[in-house]
Amino acid sequence: MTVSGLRERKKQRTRDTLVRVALELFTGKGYERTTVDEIAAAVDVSQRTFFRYFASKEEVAFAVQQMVEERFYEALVERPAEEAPFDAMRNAVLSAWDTIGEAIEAVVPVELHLRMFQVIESTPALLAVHLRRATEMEERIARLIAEREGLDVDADPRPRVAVAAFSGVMRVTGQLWGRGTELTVCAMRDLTETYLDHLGPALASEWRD
Amino acid sequence: MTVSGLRERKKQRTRDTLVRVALELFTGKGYERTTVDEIAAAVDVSQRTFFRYFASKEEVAFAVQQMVEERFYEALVERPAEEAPFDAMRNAVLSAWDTIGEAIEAVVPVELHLRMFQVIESTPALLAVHLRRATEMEERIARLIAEREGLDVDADPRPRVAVAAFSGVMRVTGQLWGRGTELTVCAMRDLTETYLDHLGPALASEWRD
DNA sequence: CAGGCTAATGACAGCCACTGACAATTGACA
DNA sequence: TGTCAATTGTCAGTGGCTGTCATTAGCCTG
Repeated sequence: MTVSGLRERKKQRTRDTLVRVALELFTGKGYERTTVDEIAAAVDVSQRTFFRYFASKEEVAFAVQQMVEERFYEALVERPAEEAPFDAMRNAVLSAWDTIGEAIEAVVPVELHLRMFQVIESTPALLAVHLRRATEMEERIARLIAEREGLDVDADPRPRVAVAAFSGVMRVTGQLWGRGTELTVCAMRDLTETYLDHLGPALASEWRD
Repeated sequence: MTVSGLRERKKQRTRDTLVRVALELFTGKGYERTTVDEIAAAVDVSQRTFFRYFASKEEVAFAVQQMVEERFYEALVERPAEEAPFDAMRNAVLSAWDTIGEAIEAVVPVELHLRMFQVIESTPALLAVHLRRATEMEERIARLIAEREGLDVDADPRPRVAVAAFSGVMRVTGQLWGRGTELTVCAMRDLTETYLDHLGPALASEWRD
């Protein structure tokens, strides 16, 4: 995991500091009103160095998010083969939510990450990037699902369609959570569960109970 | 529709020319390799004037797309009330596809718009904006669906969930179409139809036939 | 049709994200 | 310790975008 060598450790420390400071500034005074120069100055590195760690100002905003997504993917890989595709995805998110906390805390306070999520949802430029990243993850998941079921992603529409529907719901819950007032991991988890359970009924031809 | 007055007509003409020239440059040499200065110079206006017509370089890329989306929304408004929500959306896209051609041609050649769509799908910065715009439209649609069914969007999850699933599928078809070789409105229409029909089966718990 | 009003434009200066190039520094390792 | 390579800082430059102000050009009234 951790590589020995002063050089590597120093680099990791600089990176982590950049992420933490950036998130503090973004959540504190807003993404757009924070300049890269400010972040670099606060960490005491040159602006050029910032761009050697992160390809763009946006990228640093998603550093923690990245970890969380990887966690979900791994959870999905580990779902038993007998679970139906949609159930596997559903269970993977829910179980990932339960163990994500510590992983985040290793880099930044969980509360900071949650507030950053809100900033992402409410900042047009970041929201756009967030959605694009989500589609990249979708493609990975679709391939994984297809593999699980022994199908060809490009021949059978079902893997991509199932994933698209699933992550569409995930996106809606993310939005609603961001707008709401219960900014806890727990609230997020419950909202996710509720909305996923409504997907079947929502596609039914008759909505009247 | 059209406002008399030399001033208004001149403005409309400048705007249309900016859109057409921009799309030609974007599709010809790529979005990133085209500068705003180039577009402005080609239309013989100052860069400052370009930014008085479009808030950003991205915005001009979506000018035609905007029209198409509005067309779909109107088609949805006109669906009969007895159609189930999901069917209404499905029929609205399909019927919109049939009449969109002429509307586009009024501004730019349809072929140019189709190639621009491909550029959007394959340019990360544009894809991100495209997805964000899509979610804004989703919100509008969810409200419309809720109204149709006499529901409260914020109380009942089904409108947003149904729309999310629907537009997730639409997004996938858009991607696949862009990657494919059949760059015609017709191919797009058929692909859309096929994939929408697979949504039900994709959510089923058993994929084996 | 003269002259005043206002919308539209151009010219200019400046901010910020980002990049290439080169020199200076600093771990790593023989 | 000295050499090598990775990391960093500096600087100059590009491109997207904005504020400001003077100029131009359609419009409208008398």
